[in-house]
Amino acid sequence: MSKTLELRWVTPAKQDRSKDTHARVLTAARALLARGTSWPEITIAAIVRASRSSVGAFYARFRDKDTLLQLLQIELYREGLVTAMETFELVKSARPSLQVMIEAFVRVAVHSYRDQEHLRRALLLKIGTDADFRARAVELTQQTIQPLAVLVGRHFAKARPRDVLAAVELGHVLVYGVLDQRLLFGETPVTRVRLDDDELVEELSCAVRSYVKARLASPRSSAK
Amino acid sequence: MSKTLELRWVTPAKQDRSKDTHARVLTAARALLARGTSWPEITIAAIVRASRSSVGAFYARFRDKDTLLQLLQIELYREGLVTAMETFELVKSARPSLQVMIEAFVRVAVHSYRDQEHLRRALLLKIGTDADFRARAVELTQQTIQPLAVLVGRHFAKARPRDVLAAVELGHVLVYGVLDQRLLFGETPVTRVRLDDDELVEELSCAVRSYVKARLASPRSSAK
DNA sequence: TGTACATCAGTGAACGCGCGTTCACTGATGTAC
DNA sequence: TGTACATCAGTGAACGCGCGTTCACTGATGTAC
Repeated sequence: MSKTLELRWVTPAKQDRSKDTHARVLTAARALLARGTSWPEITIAAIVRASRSSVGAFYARFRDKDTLLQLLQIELYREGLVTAMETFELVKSARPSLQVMIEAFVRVAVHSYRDQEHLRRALLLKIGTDADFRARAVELTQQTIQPLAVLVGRHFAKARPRDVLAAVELGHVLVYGVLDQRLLFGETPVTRVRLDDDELVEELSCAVRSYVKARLASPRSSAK
Repeated sequence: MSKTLELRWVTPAKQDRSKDTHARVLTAARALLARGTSWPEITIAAIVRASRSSVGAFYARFRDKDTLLQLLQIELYREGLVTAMETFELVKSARPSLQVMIEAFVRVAVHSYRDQEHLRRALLLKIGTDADFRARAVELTQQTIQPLAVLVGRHFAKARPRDVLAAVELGHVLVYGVLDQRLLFGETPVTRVRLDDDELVEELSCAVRSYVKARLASPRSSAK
């Protein structure tokens, strides 16, 4: 695992009870976010209140408020990476059709965005502001795309690796672009036609599949 | 033009010189944004310095800092709407192929994002935080999608209007999702394969076209 | 098992900083007669 | 054309507010002998 996905709390806990405090704070922060409160709205005071801790205890464990959110980001991405890897293993052995494969990955993404909606929104906004958060997001993306490109490549033996990579990358950003868009707009419906999660999976899969096929299946390779 | 796209400065100017101040402030704000400074980094002090004005003069014209950004948003969307309408007229008379039509709209979007990169980033982040900004963005989207659906519908006479609308909406969000994604990540390259604007237009058009065709061309209509 | 001492952990009142906003004042423009 | 008065516009020092962060202190745990 690379640098940016490593935990780095300020003061390593040396007693159990401080480890406890650390954990309680993380849990409380997640809970407050899950309740729909935005990150800037969540004050240190609120966090320590919810975690039955104190301001001083907080700062003994975390350098600052930002560090806490970074830890949540790392946690989320760790879990995401695990799920992704599981899906890779599954696909590697089962060798499903392109359609089924793409749908599997899109479904994982959609569900993760649903489960971690509020944390993801907080992170998305941070990413727009803070290079550290951004770097971590980029790294996760790249670690996911690599093996994805391999799997997709098996369905298009004649396509050049570079074209496969390019297609998978754009397919990836298509999916996450839409998901982030929905996150940003939250409850406000941008579109007239509402889609539930299953329908969204269906549409996104269709879009990605159509695009990837158009780019890689036809004999004329994209670049001249 | 609807409510949310109306200008509303606090105090209507009654003399020419105050209109001047108003304009100078708007220009200065745009200039500061264009220089790459983020909205929170741009202080009122910096704005009035750049516009050779003063703090008090600022507050005589604008209710607060937010109002100023709202005015910039309205300005941007007005221009965007004009461009979109021009493109509609063009397409309505020239009746190009679906491919050419989609490419035309995607190109307009990509260019606009390039030209107004920094303002758009500032707005994107505000949209994630502030419901007013969000509402305005949604309205622009819906006003653009309506006529787009009509044009696309002409290419798929047999498709149901509702399916056409759904397809156009998802096509739209595909494009803007990717563009917003790129905006958010800014200079940090998410993908290994770099795309310049023309290539991006090419890829996005391909994606949208493939998707729309897949959804509307085949006899089996999407919904059961 | 007891005592002394060192380190770790927790407490919350007080601080401070940055920036948006206000406000008392001066200057400019317009209008009435 | 001139004078008096009202309104508009501009000035910038001072204010204030919210929240993250610090810090002096108390309490808990571990260790040495």
